[in-house]
Amino acid sequence: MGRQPCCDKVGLKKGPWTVEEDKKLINFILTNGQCCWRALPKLSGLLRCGKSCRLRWINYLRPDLKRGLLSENEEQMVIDLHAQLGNRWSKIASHLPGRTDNEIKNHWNTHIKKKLRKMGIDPMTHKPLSEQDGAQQQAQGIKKSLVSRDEKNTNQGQEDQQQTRKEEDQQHQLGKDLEKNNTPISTDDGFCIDDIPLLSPHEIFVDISSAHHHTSDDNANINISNSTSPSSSSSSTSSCISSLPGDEFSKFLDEMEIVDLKWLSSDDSSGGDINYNDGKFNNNVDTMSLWDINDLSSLELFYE
DNA sequence: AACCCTATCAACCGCGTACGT
DNA sequence: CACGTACGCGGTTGATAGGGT
Repeated sequence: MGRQPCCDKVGLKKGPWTVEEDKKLINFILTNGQCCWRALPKLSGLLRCGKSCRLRWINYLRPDLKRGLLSENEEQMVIDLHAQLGNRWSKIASHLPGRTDNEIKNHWNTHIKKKLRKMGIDPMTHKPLSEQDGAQQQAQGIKKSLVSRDEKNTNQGQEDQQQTRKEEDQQHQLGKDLEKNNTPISTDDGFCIDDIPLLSPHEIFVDISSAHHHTSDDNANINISNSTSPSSSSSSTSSCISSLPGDEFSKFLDEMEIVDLKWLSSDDSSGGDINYNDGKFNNNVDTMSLWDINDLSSLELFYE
């Protein structure tokens, strides 16, 4: 008895998403939040399976996604994390705000792999290629001489795949072992992600004394500067949200009908975007990294 | 202009796992 | 504990764009 399909595929649409479908999905999730992907298509009127909706939202429509190529820093982080975690893309993506596992996986396969090979580094083991080349080339040379010209390419491809798979299994096991030992993730400069304390949204300290209204695209927003930021000129505390307890901060957001928060660090090196709906922070973002908060130059609250 | 090849990335598929009953 | 269901993850595929001939 095989596994049942995730959804009734008869009459369901496949392939690229249309603008209308995107709109339906965005509207539904912004109104109802992310819940029960299986039921979502019926409730939202989409002729897609829940899995497809989930993927489209996570990989493409989520408001907190970054666009464009990975920066040098991000790429280096991916390489460092891959060396420790292997092909566990979602784990790697969780360390890169605004990036998806799919995006990182694609970037790895299309850019980073080649780059590392050019540098003489095996992308799977992260060790110098020369150490492994000798033995492998010898074995492949014998096999190659036995196959016809036509078969060569396909066989080589399969061998490569098998080799890659073997290496990936090793990486996967390595990652598991590291996780078992609770080995913290660290980068070359000694920076350790596990050391970063996390804040809940209600712990955000922002000064609303300099808040001003202006419009942007379809949404309106309030721009707020951070009282803790060196770049902030204001030191007024009379109307500081930081004096509000967590519940009142949530209440403030609800009263203002805030749907989205954006923050930006003073040196523009980091920033983020979290969707806020019905008293909840969506997209699993219920905490913010301390580095973002301490170094905040601006916080924008979007409301409809 | 037409064709081919390669690179890119969105989307799909199937498996593993968590969770509820 | 066994089973069924839903979700998340990683591997793979396929459509498309862009460059070369």
